[in-house]
Amino acid sequence: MEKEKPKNFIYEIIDEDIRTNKWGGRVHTRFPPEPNGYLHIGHAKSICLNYGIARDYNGKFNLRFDDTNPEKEETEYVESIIEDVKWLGADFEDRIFYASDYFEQMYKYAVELIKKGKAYVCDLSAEEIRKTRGTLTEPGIESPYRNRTVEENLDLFERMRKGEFPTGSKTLRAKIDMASPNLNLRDPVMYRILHAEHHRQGNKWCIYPTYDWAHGLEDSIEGITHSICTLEFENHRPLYDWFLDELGIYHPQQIEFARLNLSYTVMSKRRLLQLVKDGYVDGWDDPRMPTISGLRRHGFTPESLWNFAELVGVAKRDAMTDIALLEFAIRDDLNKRARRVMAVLDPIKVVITNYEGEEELEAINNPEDSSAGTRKIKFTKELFIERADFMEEPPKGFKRLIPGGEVRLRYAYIIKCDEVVKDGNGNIVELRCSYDPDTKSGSGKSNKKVKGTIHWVSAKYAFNAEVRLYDRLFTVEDPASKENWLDYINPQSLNIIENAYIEPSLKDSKPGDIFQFERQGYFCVDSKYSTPQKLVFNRTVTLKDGWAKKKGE
RNA sequence: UGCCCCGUGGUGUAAUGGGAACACGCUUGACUCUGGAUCAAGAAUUCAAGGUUCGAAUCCUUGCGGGGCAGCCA
Repeated sequence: MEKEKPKNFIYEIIDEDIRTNKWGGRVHTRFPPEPNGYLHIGHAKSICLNYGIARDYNGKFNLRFDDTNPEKEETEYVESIIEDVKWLGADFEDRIFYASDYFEQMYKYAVELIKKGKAYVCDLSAEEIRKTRGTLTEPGIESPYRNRTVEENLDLFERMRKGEFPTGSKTLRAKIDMASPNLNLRDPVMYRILHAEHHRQGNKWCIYPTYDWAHGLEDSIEGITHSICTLEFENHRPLYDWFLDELGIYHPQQIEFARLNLSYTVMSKRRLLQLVKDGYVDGWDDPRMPTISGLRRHGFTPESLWNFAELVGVAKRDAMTDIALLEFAIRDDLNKRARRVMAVLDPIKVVITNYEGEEELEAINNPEDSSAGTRKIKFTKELFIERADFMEEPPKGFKRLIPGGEVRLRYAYIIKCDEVVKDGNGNIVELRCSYDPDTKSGSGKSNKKVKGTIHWVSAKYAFNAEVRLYDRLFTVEDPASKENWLDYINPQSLNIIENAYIEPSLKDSKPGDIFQFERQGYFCVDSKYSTPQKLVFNRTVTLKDGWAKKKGE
């Protein structure tokens, strides 16, 4: 029952809470996104944390939309978020909630606070509130409306709700302490007037609660035990506690952890939105995006993301996780499940001069999984091999085909390069080779050894497909730290190969199918552009390449 | 500069007053019909100074460094 994995500080807090019976043994977490953008891998970390806790402690997990700002929120985002959370496998059962459904209750709570003399209607403009808030080192100035009577506040607040005042003309503020060293406690705004249509409430409301006021109430109403959020809300916790304590209602515990930062990408919704809106990428689900939908289209699996979240861990210090860890997580997963196939991306024709006819050879589908079985591949006189697998003047250590040299064709024969055919410009157009009939794969007739094995496809049977090679979106580790971050977009982040040659067994592949193109990487059939007539493959991640590394020295 | 949080190999995390460990990455080797996978080995770590203690990554003090906060965003 006990997990062997090391526990992060949040698990330790929960263990302690269970030991002291703080919540009657209950554990109830939630994931509270604002529907103003698509979810990204940082959210995935949070989802895995929150759902993982509920799962590990036999607790519950809610999905709740924190939709308190009608100006930024859209139904499209709600739908994408639900899809992404489900895809990740975080099971919220029937508990999908909306903060906007609690507006009436929140209003009542606000009236209570007014009656207690703990909240007041303020006529200061946004500009005036800012000016009277003070600074980091100086206290603020109390609003001239701070001491209105309870009756007047009640009347004004009701009329705010009725729509008697224009947008921005009044606010409801908590009466706390204008001199607090924590600026969040300097009479924070609880309600603002916004004559805007809400994606779910329509025009029912023209006053909307702010995050600080609403969030604790949402957690309280749902009976959340551990309200887990990111570090930037640490300074808000005293306010979270203040509202709940003044109201004397059920009071969950807020716990903060460090958000995920990934190297060579950006994570803020603002920047992600800009990449989409300004057309730097092909939508929120562009495979180069760190969004969950982008990762899905890119070929990442939920399992790999869960494993990644586990590897990253949970702590309170700001950190930059190396994207190599994500790549490890997906390789590790796909290595076990991806069917191995052969595809030639940048072809060079090979003619086997002493071979006639054709035959079927047996190939293993996945050496890591014998249950994946084998398949037959057709060998013919004319083939394509990868252009990079032949070199006229090879550097030291090159293990592939060279003039006069031998190499094994995967699952087939050992061939020897007899002649290099070039066009008028000196470009290699064809390799004329001879094969050794005694070296057929698995025949055991020859124990000849060669240094290398290369992949190939039959020129007669291979079909054409588009292959999209992706690389990291940015050229620098931390683009968000640059003022002109858009200048660091990697111009090589997408390389489209229009006519790659793919082995025939992939002809009927469906969107989402995953494969390993031997010696090259993991690929999946694109869910957006692929058609039965013209398949499109996305490269999820390359295979580790020791040779490329050696060459790079 | 006020308040809050945080400093452990290159990166991310663990060690909760008692031999600084795990993972990724990196290096080297073995094996290999994928220069993959696998296996083996290796380099590399407690921000600093004082203090408490038989003993400090851990507790205390100070300093230094990083992050957050002055939206009617979340």
